[in-house]
Amino acid sequence: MVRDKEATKSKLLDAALAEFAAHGIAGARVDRIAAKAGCNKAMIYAYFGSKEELFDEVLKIQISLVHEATPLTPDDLPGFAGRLYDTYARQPELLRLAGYHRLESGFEEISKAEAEAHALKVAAIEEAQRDGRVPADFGAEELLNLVVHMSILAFSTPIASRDLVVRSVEKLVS
Amino acid sequence: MVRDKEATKSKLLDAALAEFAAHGIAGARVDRIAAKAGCNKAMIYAYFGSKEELFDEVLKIQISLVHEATPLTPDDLPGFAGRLYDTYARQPELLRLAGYHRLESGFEEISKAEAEAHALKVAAIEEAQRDGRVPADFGAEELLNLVVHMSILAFSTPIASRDLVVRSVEKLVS
DNA sequence: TCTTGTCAACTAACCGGTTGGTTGCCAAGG
DNA sequence: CCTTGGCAACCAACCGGTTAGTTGACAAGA
Repeated sequence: MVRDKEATKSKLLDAALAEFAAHGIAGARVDRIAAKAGCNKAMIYAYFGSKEELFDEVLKIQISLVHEATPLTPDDLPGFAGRLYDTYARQPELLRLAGYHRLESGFEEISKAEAEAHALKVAAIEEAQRDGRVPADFGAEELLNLVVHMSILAFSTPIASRDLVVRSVEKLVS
Repeated sequence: MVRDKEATKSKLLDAALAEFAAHGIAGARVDRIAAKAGCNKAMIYAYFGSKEELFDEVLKIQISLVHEATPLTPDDLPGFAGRLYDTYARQPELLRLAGYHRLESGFEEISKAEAEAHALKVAAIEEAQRDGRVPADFGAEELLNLVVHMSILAFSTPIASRDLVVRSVEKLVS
């Protein structure tokens, strides 16, 4: 047997991602996560403290992955929406995780890091609006939320497509 | 004690609405529903069959309430979006219920009645597009989904407002 | 030997669902 | 009008199985 703390944590996080995405927080089973990771349930409590803390860790990782994979391009918001769509399509667990988080935990309990990243993006859009590169008939924060939620829309209804997302944002910033 | 089947079912449905909206399907507790309704747990199984069937019944009722309260006005989609927003604001449990349903049950398990109502609305928008009363740069079904999800957006982020919903739809159909 | 990652076994609480029996309602018979 | 018997509505207690979380012993590496 190999004893590798980091490898065990990583396998636990992978298994937890699948379990939480499939069943949510209340529906997830700690035993299933341990079994899927090929290790014992006690490791979860040793490394992460509790089921909820494990969930938070998993969600945090997924969110930072999305942020890394999809930098904001204020001058090309339709393209940004399209790339966000691609990221979500490649990483389908995140939207389920985030959905469960929003429903099961309080509406807004965003981490400091996320609030900061959000503020940075709003500032970038504001600047683009000042320079006239982006129309100013929506506020910068409004616009960011609009674009983000537009790209999510495609995963909330069966008929929506990447093309629809891009075209909608094009119209919104026209 | 009053013995009234319909009254008991109604109290059970009310209690279940609150419980499911608060905790989802997996997180809801049958005992809590019975306690809140002031009757015995066995009644749930006598009248509704199971926890899941009770959830389905509650969701069905809420959806039909929304449909009744908010008829589609194809010639005034921004107004429709605003009125949909108002309905959701007045009936905050539905969006939580629908969210849990989408996550916990399969993506696709819409009822026949709902699919029918959807098709009717799509047809109404198509007609308005043929008459030139609504721009045709989006398909009718795309447009309906866009408008519906726009009105939901306002409840997914803290900063969105009714005004933003209406303005966004205005821009989309301009 | 001593530290530390690992796990089987355990527990106490909980959960969805069932059951056997009780109670209020109402209508038919007297 | 008053019994009374049948039945629908109701409930306390229970059941088998499951759950998150704990712990004491062991084994691997230093």
